[in-house]
Amino acid sequence: MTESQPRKPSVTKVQPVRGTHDLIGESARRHFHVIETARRVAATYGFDEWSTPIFEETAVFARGLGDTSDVVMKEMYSFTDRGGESLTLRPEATAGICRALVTNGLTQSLPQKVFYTGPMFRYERPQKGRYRQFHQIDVEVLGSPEPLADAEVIACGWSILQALGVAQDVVLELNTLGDRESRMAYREALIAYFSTHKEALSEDSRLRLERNPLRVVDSKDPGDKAIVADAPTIHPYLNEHSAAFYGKLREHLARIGVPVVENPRIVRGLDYYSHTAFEFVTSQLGAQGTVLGGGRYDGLVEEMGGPHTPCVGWAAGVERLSMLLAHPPAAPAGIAVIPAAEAQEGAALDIVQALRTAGLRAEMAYRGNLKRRMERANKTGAHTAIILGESELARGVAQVKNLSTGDQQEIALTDLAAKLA
RNA sequence: GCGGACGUAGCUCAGCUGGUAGAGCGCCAGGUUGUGGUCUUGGAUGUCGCGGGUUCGAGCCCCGUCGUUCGCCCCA
Repeated sequence: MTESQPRKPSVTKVQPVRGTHDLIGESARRHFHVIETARRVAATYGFDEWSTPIFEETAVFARGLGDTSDVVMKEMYSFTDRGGESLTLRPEATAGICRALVTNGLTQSLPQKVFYTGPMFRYERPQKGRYRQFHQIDVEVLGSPEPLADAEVIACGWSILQALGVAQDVVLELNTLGDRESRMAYREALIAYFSTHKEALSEDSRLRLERNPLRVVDSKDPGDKAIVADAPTIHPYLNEHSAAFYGKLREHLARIGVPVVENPRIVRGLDYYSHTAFEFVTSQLGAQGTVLGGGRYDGLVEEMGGPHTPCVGWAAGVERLSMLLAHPPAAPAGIAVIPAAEAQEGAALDIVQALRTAGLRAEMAYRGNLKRRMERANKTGAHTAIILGESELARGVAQVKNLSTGDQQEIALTDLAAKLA
């Protein structure tokens, strides 16, 4: 830059933006272990990975959210670009995926089974397990109205949690919202019920009753909970189709062997949701207990301007899953190649490159005598040290030391890669 | 957006009723001229988050601010 723009007053001390965090060392290993495990398991279910832009036109996310939620302008990172367009850093993955489905013409080739991962952005008050830039993994089946798709999506989530070793800390809570007709009937019933208890409801819930009656059902207020306990559940209001759908889903899940706890208090506020709603919940993360949640959103693609396309999927927070991992993934161990003196550095460089070509993790410290380099080998967690001295090189061999047992033996240079593989 | 708690070396934390900072781990160097991890000896580290105020004097008291955290709200 030749001309300096007007700058903000220089910060006395740089620090990360509120609600963001760096991933380094163990935290990075936890993070990527979660993502790689999810990616691998999702692939076994036949999901293909997609990647879409990190920002979209604001309308992509605002559509369908309506005016009832705070979300739209209060909690999105929206900005106007130099061309005057309103853009938004994605707060979730699903909307972008649906947009991509429509704009790539894929509504002609359904179903699509999508795995997704990446950073998301929400302007919220940070807490443990809740950040302004956070990461999600997502699994979606686009274009399938069958309960088999719901079962598969849930089973995939369950398999990932099992593969991560956190399944025992988590329960699957399941509910149905029915189709539109059923949901409307239930909504009326809830309004009728809560209206007769209006005086006893918390102030928050009285507001919810007007804006979003279903949300009263998952209020955390102790007084509300007592009233909610006797509130109607949706089941009597499900029409034949919705009841059959829910029955079929439970049947599939039982057959797959996913343990289910039915929880009629799981609700969703927006109109494009229908039928299945579920959450895998842990008690180990305080208030941020949902570790993976999702359901069926048969109306979203249509609101995005596409054809009616029934979909089901879930999203999970990578940060929360990382915190649940009982054991941090081990740092990778490699081979340390150590010249005994500067004169052997060239030969050591040849060997470290040969080992890498053979697919082995191998390093040579940039500086230091034998002792320093041994210390460094130990610190970086190397499992083996290859020590190259003048006399050994003259004979075409190296000292190979097992750093966990301390055993050391001579191996011919030409055999190194094969013996250490 | 609302309410509470916290913020001291790289990390985890101690610091009495206000008298200009400590421990453990880690780091660096020696005990070893071609061998790490254990042991041992020595060493360096801090604008006590930041800004202001009270006071002869503030890590400690007061106000503000930034950040973290617990809960609420929200949860697409």
